[in-house]
Amino acid sequence: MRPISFAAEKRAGAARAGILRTPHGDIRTPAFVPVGTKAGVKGILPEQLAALRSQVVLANTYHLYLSPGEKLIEDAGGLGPFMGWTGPTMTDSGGFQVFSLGAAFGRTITKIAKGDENARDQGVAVYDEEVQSQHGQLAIIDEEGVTFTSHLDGTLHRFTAERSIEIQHALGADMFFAFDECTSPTADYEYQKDAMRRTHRWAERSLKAHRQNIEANRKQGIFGIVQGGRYEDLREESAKEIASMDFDGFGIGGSFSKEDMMGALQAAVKHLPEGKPRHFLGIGEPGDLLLGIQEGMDTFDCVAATRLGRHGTIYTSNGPVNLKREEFKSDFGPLDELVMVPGTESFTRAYVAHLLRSGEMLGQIIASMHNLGFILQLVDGARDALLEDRFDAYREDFTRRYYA
RNA sequence: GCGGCUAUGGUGUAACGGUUAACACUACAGAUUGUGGUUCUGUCAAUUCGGGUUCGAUUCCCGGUAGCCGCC
Repeated sequence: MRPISFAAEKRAGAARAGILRTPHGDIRTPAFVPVGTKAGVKGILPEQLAALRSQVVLANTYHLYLSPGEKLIEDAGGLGPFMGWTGPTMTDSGGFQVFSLGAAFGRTITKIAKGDENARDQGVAVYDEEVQSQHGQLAIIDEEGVTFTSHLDGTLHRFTAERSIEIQHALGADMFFAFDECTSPTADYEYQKDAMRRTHRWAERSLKAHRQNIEANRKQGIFGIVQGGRYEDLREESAKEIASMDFDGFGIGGSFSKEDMMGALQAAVKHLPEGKPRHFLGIGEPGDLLLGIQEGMDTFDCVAATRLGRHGTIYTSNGPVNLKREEFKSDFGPLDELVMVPGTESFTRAYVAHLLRSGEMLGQIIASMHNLGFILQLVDGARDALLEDRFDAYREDFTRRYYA
């Protein structure tokens, strides 16, 4: 009996609502997964996460390996006990940092490329040592893994698939990811293909390393990651290849420009098995979440809600709003007119704007909580809508108002 | 009252007899999608006033005004 299982309760086209069972509880999907990179969601207590109706939390292998070290978290009884979260947990493999510390380091590249930017097809061969020294990148990739310098103290470290899995076993999350490479959206077709096939080889090795550990197999499920950038043929090849391996679930990773996201997603999802959970890595923004759900994704993690909140932008039913703008100094209205988030519903925009302008951490906390609650309610609402056969209308209503 | 010192964006500082007066903060905007903790990008914004020297003065000189310090 595997520790992770998934059962769909309702389908609508590619979309589905279901139950993802884990050793620390069931997750009603679709579900949004708040990100607590270093074993803590920035500014939010575990009890508040629960009050916001978070069902599961994701932390990061790279960060926890560097500090405080996976051994210490293992000694604490694992990620959940360490951080005081009793529900299900996930860890990312550290593969994303290959991108964020490598190709994207010191540049303006983000996971999602803007459609109108000329960033496409520049074909930068980003991972050789010459470029590394040129741009001060912190990561270099080879067939076996990634060598990187710590952003904390400059010391040299190395991740391989086996090492990533070993660390994730020590962290002990219910679900974790195979080691992968998240390519830059500016990388060309040939590089994307090479990187994708390397990720497939890492997937196989990650899976093998996991299945060899009987103890871990009783408690943890491993997810394989589909790559392939924005190219649909690569996404199909990747999905077929990863789906052929004995993973407990699947992740869609990587980067693409905004307008290519749907095509890449559809190409991948059609080759994934119906009976296993699908996680959309690093997505997303409200509209992207609904599109992901529409295309059959079950879970999502994203830092946007908390990062935007810390920087002063809140989600509202009418779109994102930068509370630091002058017009909100004396706006005594609620943070949002339609969405009430438990714990923040009594605060006015003027008050939170004041806190943010004053540099009070409470402003960042309230904005982060609001955004997290907003996203969680959005995804919960999508689940209810799926169960009640009205998802399309739900998505259209939200999107029309949000992007008006 | 006398003497000395000082005067540069909203604030604190920099600079030089010679392009467009620099920097930080603030203010005003923008960005942010598997987090490199209050980040990143952009914009607005100043030589106290009046004379003089000089090809050219924010800079040198004289005076006004204001502030600070000291003395009586």
